Amino acid sequence: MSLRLEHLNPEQLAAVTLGDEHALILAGAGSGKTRVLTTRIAWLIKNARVTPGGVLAVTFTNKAAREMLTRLGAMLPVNPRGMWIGTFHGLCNRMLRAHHRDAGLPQTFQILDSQDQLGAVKRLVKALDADEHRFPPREVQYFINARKEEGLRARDVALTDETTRRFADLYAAYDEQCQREGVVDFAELLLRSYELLARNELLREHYQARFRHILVDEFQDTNKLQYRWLKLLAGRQAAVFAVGDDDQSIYAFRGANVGNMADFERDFRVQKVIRLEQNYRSHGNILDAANALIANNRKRLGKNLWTAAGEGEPLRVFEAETDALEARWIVEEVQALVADGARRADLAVLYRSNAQSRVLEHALFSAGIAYRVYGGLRFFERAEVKHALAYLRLVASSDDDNAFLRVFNFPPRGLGARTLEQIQDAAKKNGTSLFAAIEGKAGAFRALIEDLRRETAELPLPEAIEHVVARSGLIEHYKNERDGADRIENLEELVNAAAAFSEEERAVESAEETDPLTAFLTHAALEAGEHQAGEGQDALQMMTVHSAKGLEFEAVFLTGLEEGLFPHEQSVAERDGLEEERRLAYVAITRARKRLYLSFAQTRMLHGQTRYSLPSRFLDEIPEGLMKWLTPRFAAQRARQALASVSQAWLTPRKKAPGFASPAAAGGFRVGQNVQHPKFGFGVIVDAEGQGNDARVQVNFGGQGVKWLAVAVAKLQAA
DNA sequence: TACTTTGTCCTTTTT
DNA sequence: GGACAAAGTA
Repeated sequence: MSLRLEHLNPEQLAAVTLGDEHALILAGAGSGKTRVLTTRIAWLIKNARVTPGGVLAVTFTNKAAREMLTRLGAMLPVNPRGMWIGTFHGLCNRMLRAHHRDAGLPQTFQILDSQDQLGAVKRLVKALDADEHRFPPREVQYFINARKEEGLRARDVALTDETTRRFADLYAAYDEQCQREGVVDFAELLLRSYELLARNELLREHYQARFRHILVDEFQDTNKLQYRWLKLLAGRQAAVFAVGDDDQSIYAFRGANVGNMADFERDFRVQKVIRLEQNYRSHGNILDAANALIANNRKRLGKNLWTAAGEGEPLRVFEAETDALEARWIVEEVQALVADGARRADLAVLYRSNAQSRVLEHALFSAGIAYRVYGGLRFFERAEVKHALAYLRLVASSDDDNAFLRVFNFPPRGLGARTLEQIQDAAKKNGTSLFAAIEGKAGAFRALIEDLRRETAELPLPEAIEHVVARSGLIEHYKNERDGADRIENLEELVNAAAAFSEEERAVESAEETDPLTAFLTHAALEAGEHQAGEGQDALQMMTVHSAKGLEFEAVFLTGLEEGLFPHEQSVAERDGLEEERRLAYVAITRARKRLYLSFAQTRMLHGQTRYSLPSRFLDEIPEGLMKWLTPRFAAQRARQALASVSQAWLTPRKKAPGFASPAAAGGFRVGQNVQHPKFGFGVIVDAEGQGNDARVQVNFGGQGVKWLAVAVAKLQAA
């Protein structure tokens, strides 16, 4: 067992061998962050500065947590299971299970994923007769989660106006509902755990005394509540080792607060700030491009990556006329790379939003290239799996109304809206769960669940699940359905998943005393599972830029580099939105080891409409000398401009038919046309409405934004 | 009651 | 283009 400290660079070594003090490690992309983190833990334990039980390490993804455990297992002779290593949610869950009574929760509390949570909110909004248009469930859900992530309960919300008051009321009612049903959403896991520590001095002191070293991965992605949770847990005794990269903060939209890095330095009086700037992943040109791009951001702690690997190839830039042609080009390029001996799994196609994947998939599928799309529906989120889980949840905890409603009449058993209404009335009147309020016709359903509970009580988990799946009638139901075969296969897979969910895995996520079924349900909620089989297949990797964070590939295609898409139009309006988009682009670029392709299309089908866009401003922010244009620089765009000025002669104003989305003309201009404005410069018309003096056109001016202009007033010229 | 059709809405990113 | 809900039909 060697820690191989001699392979670390001086900064890495300094970080790994730091004493028992707080430290902030600014770890650039590809700088060996995970290695430093795990080696640090191993070093602490080896040098007897701490016992395995005295370490708490927290990550954002299950994958990162698993990787850390695996690496530690290879470095240390001790079983790393005793260590508290996991995601924020996983660790909070563990704590809440262990102290469920103090936390005011039933031992078998169930965890709501976002889908379940939305369902719960919808139910609530309906039950309270709130206006669904004024209080869209999605917004209510967002409101609740945002407040929880700020550490605020409904009673703590500042009632600035009537609408906020109503939202706060809904929040309060939602929490009551959850409490009644014995369920907990993601944000609640954290808030509950935080409140438990804050309120219960004994418990707090216990954990503060226990954890001597707290290590945090992806610190830039922590939200305010997570930061407070860490602070509380650290107390005065623990040394906090925070690793992060402000340039890779891409989750501000869901509450991540980069400011935590500065707060940490101040609050903890951090003496040691270590920068890891040597990059072991990418060639020089790729890094230079990333550095140049990110230099356009103002709010940075400052860092410049360098590599000893040599400059490598230039970045290859491709301009396509349409999204379909962009996809076709990617197919050809991938085929060429594979012909040259590249593994498909070493190639990645990245995009800003999931909607972009369809065209790409279509082209890849037609060409017979094996590919794998990350994101999308995951295993535990599939309808049939959720149904099976709902039965299991009712078996584990019958107060779970969400689960009840999901399978009450599924598969159909003749229980309709009227029966349900009766039960809901009875439940409301007696203040019980729906299950407890079952009456009349639905008695058979209650009997079914109770039978299942009895019959599975003594069975090992996989067999219990197999039994429930069979007896619930799900299999039978899907047999009669047209494409039910896949669903049945997934139900069988669920049994396998339960078998694979072994003793040791269980110990990571839950307190040891939790029963196997609840532990498995928790696992299903906290780790939605990869959605496709074929993990080991040599397939082209496709994913959003967000999901690519932390990964690396030999060659990367960064696609859809268009204004409005990347940077996304909705982000431009957000505070610091553009800087976040740029960080996103930075993350994308730094995924590539040897080769990076950048591509964009002039027109793209999005949401069933053709969109016309300008090349992304991010292309302008990369030094020309690092790039090699595969198409003449902005050639197609120029050709189109020429065409536009020629066609100008015969263009006549045309009334925009309602719902007619293709090029419509207004005041002599038409959608797709290139124009020039004295103040905003060059742009593309993306939409038009009205006629004559009322004609207005929406113009995408790239860096200057997207604007609606009255043709009669604005000094627009065809460009 | 169960299934199909129609209509309306949205549409960034995800632990 | 898709998800979901309301309305319509067997």
